[in-house]
Amino acid sequence: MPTASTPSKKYHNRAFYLNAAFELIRDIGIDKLTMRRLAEYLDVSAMAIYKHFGSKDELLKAVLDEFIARADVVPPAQLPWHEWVAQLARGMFRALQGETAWLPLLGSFDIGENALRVTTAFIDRLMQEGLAFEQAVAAYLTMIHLVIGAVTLQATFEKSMAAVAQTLAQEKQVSARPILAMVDRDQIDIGLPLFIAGLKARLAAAGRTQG
Amino acid sequence: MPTASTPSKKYHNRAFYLNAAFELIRDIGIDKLTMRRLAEYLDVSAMAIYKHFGSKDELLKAVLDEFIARADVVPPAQLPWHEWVAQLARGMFRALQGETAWLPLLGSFDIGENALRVTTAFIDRLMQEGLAFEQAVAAYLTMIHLVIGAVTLQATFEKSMAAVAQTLAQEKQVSARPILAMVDRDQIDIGLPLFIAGLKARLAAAGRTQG
DNA sequence: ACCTGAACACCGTTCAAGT
DNA sequence: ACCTGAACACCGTTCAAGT
Repeated sequence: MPTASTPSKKYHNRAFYLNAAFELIRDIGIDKLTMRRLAEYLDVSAMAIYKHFGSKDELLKAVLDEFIARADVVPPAQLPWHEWVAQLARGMFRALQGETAWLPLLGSFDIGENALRVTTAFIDRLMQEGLAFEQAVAAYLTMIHLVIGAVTLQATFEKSMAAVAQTLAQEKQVSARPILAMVDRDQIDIGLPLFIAGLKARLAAAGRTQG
Repeated sequence: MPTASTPSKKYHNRAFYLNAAFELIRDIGIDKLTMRRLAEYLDVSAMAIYKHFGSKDELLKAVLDEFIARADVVPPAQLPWHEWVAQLARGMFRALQGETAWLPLLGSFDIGENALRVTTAFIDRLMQEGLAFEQAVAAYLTMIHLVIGAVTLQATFEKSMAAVAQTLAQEKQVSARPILAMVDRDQIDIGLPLFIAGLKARLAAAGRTQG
């Protein structure tokens, strides 16, 4: 099988283009991926891609689902639920981190096959712990909110960490150091304890109702 | 003072361009705003804008801060803290809702003057309730994560609500109706109770330590 | 000081034509 | 069936020139 780095001159299939797009995005970032650039990378005309993907959006959607699959964020089942949840959230965070350009796609694309797999794994686990189906769905959605928000803010802070801390410290008449420490952490680790605490309360309530 | 709808043929200042950009974005959406279109809207050359804003990004950054100011999301002080927090979060959610195109900006721009005002209001309120400064900052950041994530997912679901519910219901062998109900709610209302529960636990712990 | 017009180096996508 | 080349209708931004 030819790789994208040594493309054969024969015709390529959908999977080949998908893989090449994945590689190229890893190398140059998603916001720099253009149809013309991908074509050049494969030594092919830009229009060749359109035989396999109806539009750039369709291509990106496919890459995103592939990305989720390769991130492989579902933790081992033997972990206690709160660690399992924390690890899953951190895994998603890390996968998306630095790839802010994915975020508008998350907000505009349908749920893919591989994204669905993660969803059901999460819901299964929390139902196993005693949550009702609706509550498990709510918990899953909340975790996704936290991850997306954390990735978004992380990008802000990486570009202007010092500025934000400085401004806030001046305003509140406190030292900038604790703020810098806060902003220096992975953003996901800030909301996660609060989220787990909320989940614990809900699980306790569910246990009371059931038991 | 001339409005953007009846532009004078005299020179315009920075505030005028800013206001016009704000109006135009409200009308056509942020992703359709181009320098050429704004120029056409003002019956001016595209390059005129560059006298007042160094780049399109600088213009958008200014519009975003203006947007935050006009959203006016800080609730009345007499509300109990949990309602105050919930109202603030819902206000931000509603301001951003449907304007997904703002989200990549939130992730790439420095904090503006008006954004800072909301930040300090939130931190003040939670410190008043007994949280330490660092914890109040953490709570604020977590709320922002939730809002950004909720807005992002809301956009997804509005485009493919039925599809998501259907897929998930089939997978879990349950009726699609409760999932539809979940996805039909404002996404912010899903994570907010969990967040408030977590905050309550933290406030109780803080009270115990202090008292 | 502020604005214009033309130009540069890009985009995504269409369409007719090639093999 | 799959790919190419040229073209269309756009972008943000530069630069020299105008008033």
